[in-house]
Amino acid sequence: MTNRQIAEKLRHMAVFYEMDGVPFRPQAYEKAADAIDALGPDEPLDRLFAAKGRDGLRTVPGVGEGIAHHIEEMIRRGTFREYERMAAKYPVNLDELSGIEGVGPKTIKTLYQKLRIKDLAGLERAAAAGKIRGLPRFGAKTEANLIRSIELRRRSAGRRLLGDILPLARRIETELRGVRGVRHAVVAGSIRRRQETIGDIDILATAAGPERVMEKFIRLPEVAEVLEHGPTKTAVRLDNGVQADLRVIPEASYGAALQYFTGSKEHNVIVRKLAIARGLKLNEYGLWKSRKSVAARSEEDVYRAVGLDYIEPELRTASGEIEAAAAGGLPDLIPYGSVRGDLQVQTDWTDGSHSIADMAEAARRRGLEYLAVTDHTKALAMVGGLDEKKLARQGREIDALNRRLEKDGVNFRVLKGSEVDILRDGSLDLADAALKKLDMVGAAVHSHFHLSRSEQTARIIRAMKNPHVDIIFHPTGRVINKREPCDFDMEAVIKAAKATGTALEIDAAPDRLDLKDSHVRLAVRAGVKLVIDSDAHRPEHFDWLELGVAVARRGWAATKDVLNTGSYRDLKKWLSKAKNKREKGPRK
DNA sequence: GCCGTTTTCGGCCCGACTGTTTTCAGTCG
Repeated sequence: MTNRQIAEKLRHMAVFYEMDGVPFRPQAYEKAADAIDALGPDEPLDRLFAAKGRDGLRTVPGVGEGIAHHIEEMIRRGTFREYERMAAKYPVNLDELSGIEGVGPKTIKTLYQKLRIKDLAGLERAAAAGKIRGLPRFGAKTEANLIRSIELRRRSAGRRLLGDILPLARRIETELRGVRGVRHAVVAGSIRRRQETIGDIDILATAAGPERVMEKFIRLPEVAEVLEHGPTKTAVRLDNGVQADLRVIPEASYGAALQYFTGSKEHNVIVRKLAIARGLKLNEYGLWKSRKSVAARSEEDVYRAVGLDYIEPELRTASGEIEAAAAGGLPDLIPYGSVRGDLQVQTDWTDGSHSIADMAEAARRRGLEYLAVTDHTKALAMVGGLDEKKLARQGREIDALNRRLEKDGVNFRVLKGSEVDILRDGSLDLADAALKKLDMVGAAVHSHFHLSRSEQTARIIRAMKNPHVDIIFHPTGRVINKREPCDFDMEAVIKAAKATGTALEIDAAPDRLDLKDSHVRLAVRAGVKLVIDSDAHRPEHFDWLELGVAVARRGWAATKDVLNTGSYRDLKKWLSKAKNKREKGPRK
């Protein structure tokens, strides 16, 4: 049993206890699950148990006598008695139901006990039949909200987050590359374009012996079911429900096939029309002049042969990239790996899992040169948001850490920051005097997501006019597949960002990606500076920065558009200049 | 159920908001 599976069962257990109103245990199980997830797949608990027994398990923070017993039982037989008892009492699909916004443990319990609702389909039927509104503490409005949440869920059904699928796709890629005779094995489709959500996994391979790579593919441990199995195309369903297709094509067609299978469909339609205009025909095997292939080896060859500069996969959305490529006007996209510091990082001062020093060390190991500690502020009492006094204390800790880093000659700096809450009226939940002492202030909306468009717009703009606010974090507040973005006038906000010298964030958390690509493009066009942040709550989240760079690239951003591609010194310079501008600028 | 520079028991879950109510349960993060 993997750590992930163990953590999942513990999380379910937390929900079960919450359903029954058991105090404190849910958080204890939650905490243990977090700690186990944090171990990652490289330190499997079953190995720890084999080596050191139950006492070994208890070295994991949050795992005590009771949970260690449960883990032991899970390692032996895949489940544990208490879990089985609760699962029998509540035979419901917890993940499906709690995936709906507004549905928590208590609602799941009521739904099951009163209406025998076990899963999403059942919930949908009951809501459509108007049965929900009759339940205690449920009304017509709640029922309507539920239906809306389910619809949102369904619209995104089958589409998974890029951040969840990308590591899996890469793993498969690597496996297939290891097969004898394979020259290329590469993920194409929406993953290669780094679209924010993914329908399936398309893999392209060239190989001397196609049978071997097909065989390897259907024998991957993740494969749950083989849907199609032929000499050039094989399709499987993976254990996570995602479909994966493998196509094997001749080496000579590699470039044309990669271009064809990368898409988007709309982009390819235009490229094919260009080919036709030149008396050529483009398909996955090549670019043809009657029966002669004129370009097929590489994508560059194909694009050049139809009169275009090479177009990066992220740009292939049929939204002006072809015209730009024809005119030699494509942007010089920000390269992967060019973010030098992370400006939104949570620590164990609030809802992060690690200390400031741990996060700094983890960031440094990933090649970053600085980070900003931006714990939540007091309005988010849920996560123990910092008040002015605690923030000052945290500042002293950061000062001490920086002194230590400097003394040790470590090229890494920690900025004193904050993720300060934008209140309903656009004021902030920390006093200016406290903000003034920080190196950097990010402001964010965490409440009142449903204000009217004009109120929401005015609220955000007012926050930007505060001279201490340097960045608006995750500006739209959306959570992909779960929460709609706030309704506000993005163009007006971008205009205000330009006027106030406020940067806008690309929050790279896989389910946020906020700003999204089209907004980034607007901001870039308006000359507004961006920052790319991981929103890390634990060290491995720094890996998300790559997803933020992908969004920036999809939004046509260059290195110069993104502040944290600069050095620590450059960033500090920009911050003080922008603040100066806000302090001197016209106040309203 | 876990934990300990507030230590072996008594804290931990802090508060705003929504939608339902007529005083508050449930969700959010």
